[in-house]
Amino acid sequence: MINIRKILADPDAISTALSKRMQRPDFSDLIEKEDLRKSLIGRIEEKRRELKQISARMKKGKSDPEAVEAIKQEGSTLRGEIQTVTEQLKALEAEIRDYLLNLPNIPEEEVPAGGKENNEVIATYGKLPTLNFKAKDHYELATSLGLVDFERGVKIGGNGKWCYIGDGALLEWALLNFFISRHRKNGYTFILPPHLLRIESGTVAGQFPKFSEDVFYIQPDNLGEKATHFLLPTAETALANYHANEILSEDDLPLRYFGYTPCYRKEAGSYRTAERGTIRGNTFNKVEMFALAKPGNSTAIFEQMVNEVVDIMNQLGLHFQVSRLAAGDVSFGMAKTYDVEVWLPSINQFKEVSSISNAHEFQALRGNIRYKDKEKKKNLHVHTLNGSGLATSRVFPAILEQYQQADGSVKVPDVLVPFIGKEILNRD
RNA sequence: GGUGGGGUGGGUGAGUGGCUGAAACCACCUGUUUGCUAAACAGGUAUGCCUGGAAACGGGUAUCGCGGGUUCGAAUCCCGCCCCCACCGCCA
Repeated sequence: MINIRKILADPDAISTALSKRMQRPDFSDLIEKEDLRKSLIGRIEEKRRELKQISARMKKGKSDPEAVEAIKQEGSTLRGEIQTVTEQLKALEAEIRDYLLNLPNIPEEEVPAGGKENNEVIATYGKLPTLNFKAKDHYELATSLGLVDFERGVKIGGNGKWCYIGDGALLEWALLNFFISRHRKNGYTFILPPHLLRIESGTVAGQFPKFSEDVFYIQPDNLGEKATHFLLPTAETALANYHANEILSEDDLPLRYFGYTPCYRKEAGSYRTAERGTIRGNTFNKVEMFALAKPGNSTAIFEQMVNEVVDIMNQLGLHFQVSRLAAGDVSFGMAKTYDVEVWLPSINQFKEVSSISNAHEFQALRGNIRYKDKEKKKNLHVHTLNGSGLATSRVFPAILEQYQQADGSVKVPDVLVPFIGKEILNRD
């Protein structure tokens, strides 16, 4: 969430910054509430002081029954008053927090204003594959080569599921292993987190309340009871909570992690042709990069993460581009996002394979993740960054489509050959 | 799922109703002394919020897993929840 102090310091500036997301919040109500909050706190503190003095008097004057009775009366009244004001305060604080939790992150200076249409391609890599035959789409290729079984996936798990089989499973696994090897080389620590998370963890990562409709909930005990857990929609949710409520040492920063989990998302609604196959599913595999950095350092870490993803894509020999997202397309909790988009010949489009974002202190404020700043002798909130590194469900189809051969087979990218043990995927 | 035990500051751990934000020890920091290190001695070392201050640093208030209750007063008593440990049961 946004630090309320920043809003109070310059409401117009924040409002203007948020207008890039095509909304312009009016903070006057918030400011009023905040003023009221402070005055309520002042009143409570005053009464508590009085109560304390009473308690001291009681200790001394226990022998006089009349005085004791009077003190009890006085204390009782004070206590009642404190309780009343405290209730008001709590309700008010809940309102303020609720408002802040629903406020999206402030876009960075360099983020273009407006919606999707204002996304800017900032670089293009690789060569446009030249296919002198009609490109098949990855659904067709995966099915004809026996790499993915969509029908039985749906039979087992319902809409939006599939099974990787044989060489397809090997290719999927090879991608994951390749990603893992790259991240390890880049100095990230590997984490395999739980997939089932407590509801509370969803708020920290920014999933809730904004995306609460899009995740799967679990009731460990009886049906009908309130859900206590949910299935993570990305490893980021787990990684963002890893250091929640901790005070990190400045010397340990930046911390870099990567995690692998399947991602469970409802993705309700019908899919367009452009998104058939593995492009948009309920369960897909993703390796996620996550970093915690000092505020002054987060931009550099961000650039580094983008470069690392670009490097992975280049090694896979794919044609792709990098886009700077416009504010309206940057997701709720993030201040800046670059998308890496891979070329899909069948639909003649670039499709997102990775999103790298800097959340600034947005997640750290929700999760109370701080570090001890030696110079300022203060605990400050860290900046968190995340990036897909990467989602196989988008890379897999891109490889099939970009590496397809005239005879219907698919060449294996060089870097994956050691993981799979063959250079060509064909029908045999 | 059952039964029992337990959650106190960076760590160990005392504290069963009243200046206890919390003993003691360890760790850490700063001074003093010693040729350096070590040792010894002295002092310091939690976090949130409100408030004064440009800042340094003050004043206030809250916090002993979380939330609620009893009481003039709760780390201490009662209730609910979360988590940890031990044993038993179950285990595709």
